[in-house]
Amino acid sequence: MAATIRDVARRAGVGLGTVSRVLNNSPLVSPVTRERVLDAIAELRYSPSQIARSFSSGKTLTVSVIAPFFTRPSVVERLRGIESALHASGYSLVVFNVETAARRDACLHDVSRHDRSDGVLIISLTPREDEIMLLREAGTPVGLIDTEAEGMYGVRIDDVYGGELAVRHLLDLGHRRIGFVGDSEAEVQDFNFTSSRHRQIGYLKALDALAITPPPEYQRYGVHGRYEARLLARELLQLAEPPTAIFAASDTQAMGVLEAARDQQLRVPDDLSVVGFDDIDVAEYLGLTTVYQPLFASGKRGVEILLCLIAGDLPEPPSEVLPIKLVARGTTAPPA
Amino acid sequence: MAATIRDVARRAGVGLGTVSRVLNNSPLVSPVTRERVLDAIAELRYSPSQIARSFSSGKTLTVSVIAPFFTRPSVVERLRGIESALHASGYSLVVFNVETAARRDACLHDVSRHDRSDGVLIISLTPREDEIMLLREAGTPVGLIDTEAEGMYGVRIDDVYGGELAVRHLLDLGHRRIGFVGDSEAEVQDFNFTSSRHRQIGYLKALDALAITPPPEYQRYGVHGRYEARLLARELLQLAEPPTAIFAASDTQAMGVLEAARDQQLRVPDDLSVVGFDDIDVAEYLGLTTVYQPLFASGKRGVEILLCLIAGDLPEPPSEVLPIKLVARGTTAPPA
DNA sequence: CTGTTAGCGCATTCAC
DNA sequence: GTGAATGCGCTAACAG
Repeated sequence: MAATIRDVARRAGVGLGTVSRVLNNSPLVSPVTRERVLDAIAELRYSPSQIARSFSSGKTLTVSVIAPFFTRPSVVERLRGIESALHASGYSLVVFNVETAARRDACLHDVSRHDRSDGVLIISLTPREDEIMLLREAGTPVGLIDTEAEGMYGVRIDDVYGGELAVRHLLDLGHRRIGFVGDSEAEVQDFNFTSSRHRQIGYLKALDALAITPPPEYQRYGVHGRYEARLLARELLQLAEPPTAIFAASDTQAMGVLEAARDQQLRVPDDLSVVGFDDIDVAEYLGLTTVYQPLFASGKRGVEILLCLIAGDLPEPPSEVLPIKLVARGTTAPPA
Repeated sequence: MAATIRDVARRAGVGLGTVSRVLNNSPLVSPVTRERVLDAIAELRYSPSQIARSFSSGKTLTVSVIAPFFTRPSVVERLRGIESALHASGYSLVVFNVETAARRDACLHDVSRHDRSDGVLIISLTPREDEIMLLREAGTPVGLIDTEAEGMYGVRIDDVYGGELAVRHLLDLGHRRIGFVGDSEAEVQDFNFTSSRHRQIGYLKALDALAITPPPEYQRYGVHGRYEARLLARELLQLAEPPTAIFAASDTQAMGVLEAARDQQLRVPDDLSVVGFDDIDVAEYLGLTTVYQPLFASGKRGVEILLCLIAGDLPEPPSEVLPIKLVARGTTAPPA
């Protein structure tokens, strides 16, 4: 059916090694011969079989990415950065979406086999000890995005510092009763997500600097999402002494907080200040004060690190930290 | 390094054909032998090479999907449906993001090669005549999602009808001066997007049924996005006789329209009614009246159709039409 | 510079 | 039922 390299060789009257060299842009071919081969390729409308090629060379020119909840705006933006950088390098991108703990484990297992892709990118999930072992044994290069692990390479941000940024902003405005809405314990455990917890640590740290210890009921946890966050914020706002400001561990959750405020007829920022995290697209639309992090760039940088690893080099430092910053918009103001 | 089928055969004291049979669940193996082979596999921690397997069998167990602007919420939701269905079938998903006309063409060309994936899914892009030829020649099965083409299979909605639904809703409320905000001509041409145009046809059709002919200046086009839509809506609202309602070709664009209303101190829905299209996640949050379409299901169905094609069956009907419906929320009301 | 050869790991014939 | 032989299309190492 389709022409093979042998057909081309015959047609061009050369050996098939020569055709292979032309295909791989080897300089060891005379211009005349190259021309002849190129002609034959064109005439036969030949296109080399990618499968045979990767079988023979052992490289798949493919990178797998494990993306938990890839509908989340922050994840999508990272993926966009990944796809863009990867495509520019001639690699294909295989996507695994993870929405359950079971699939998290299965994917990490699947992907650690070095025969399906030349490398793996993991977003936001922190591999466990045994999984790191598995990955290492398989020899599959791994780039971590938005997380870190002992002896592994990747790119991330300082979530603790981000939490501090958010809460310091509220403190500077004069708030003292500040609530927190973050991911549920179960979720953190199931997926080994760490950002919500780290941001909370930053929250506590900023408060502690002013010798403030928030009561436990000021810190609420629920499954990541707008709806859950709305319920949590409602609880917060119905306390005898409700917070005057709420720091949400993500913009999505901040949206839920805004809904809760609306439910309670509270004006934002007059009656309640709200800070989110991520600076996703819709944050600007909502005028949400939030902590910006370079999502697209994190994907891009993750790819660069992975390609570096695939090439056999070791990036320095192993875990790169990207800069973040507070973006003050309309949902924060001094307390009434 | 890693164990091969030969190692397993030796270890189990059988021929390597037998091992292959065990791997492929052939019934032509005695239980005793199978057990022995299975043991050897376990002891050697053998796992068959996917590359070698696809090289030998000619199947890649991979499906490519071309997704234009895959950060758009509607596209992400379709992708989620695709990934979910595909994973359940043991296929890997390779994603191509298209954001320029050049890449649109390049991707369609790349993907038409039958040696990288067993099939192709195309979202929202309508292949041109020559591209259809290319795809057909290569013999690569193709599933179309959110679009249709002569002689090709896929799943879509009736966008014209959707436009009618939206505008009829406004007419029923008593509106007569209804504006339209949709994709730019350039964009439609570059990517061969059709939905915006079809929805506009529905808009015109609904108006025509009441013998209303909207003036050309009531219909505005710009690059798809919130910001552009906001500018377009501003122009609309600054007309001498501005519309009392605006139908946007997508929820994202409807968000821009809402911003424009806010800019002009117009209250929604009191001073201006707004209808979107797609019912993306954030529409509910905003209380946006819109036309719902089954995004997740479209991805899922697209996969089913493609797998059907890969298996050699021809789905009936070739172009399946999914149901849609109007979702009335808070951005529409009778005119003042 | 160029032609030839030896596998890559597996599925798939065949004989037995 | 089972083992041995062939070939998928290409790259890489070698000999010329």
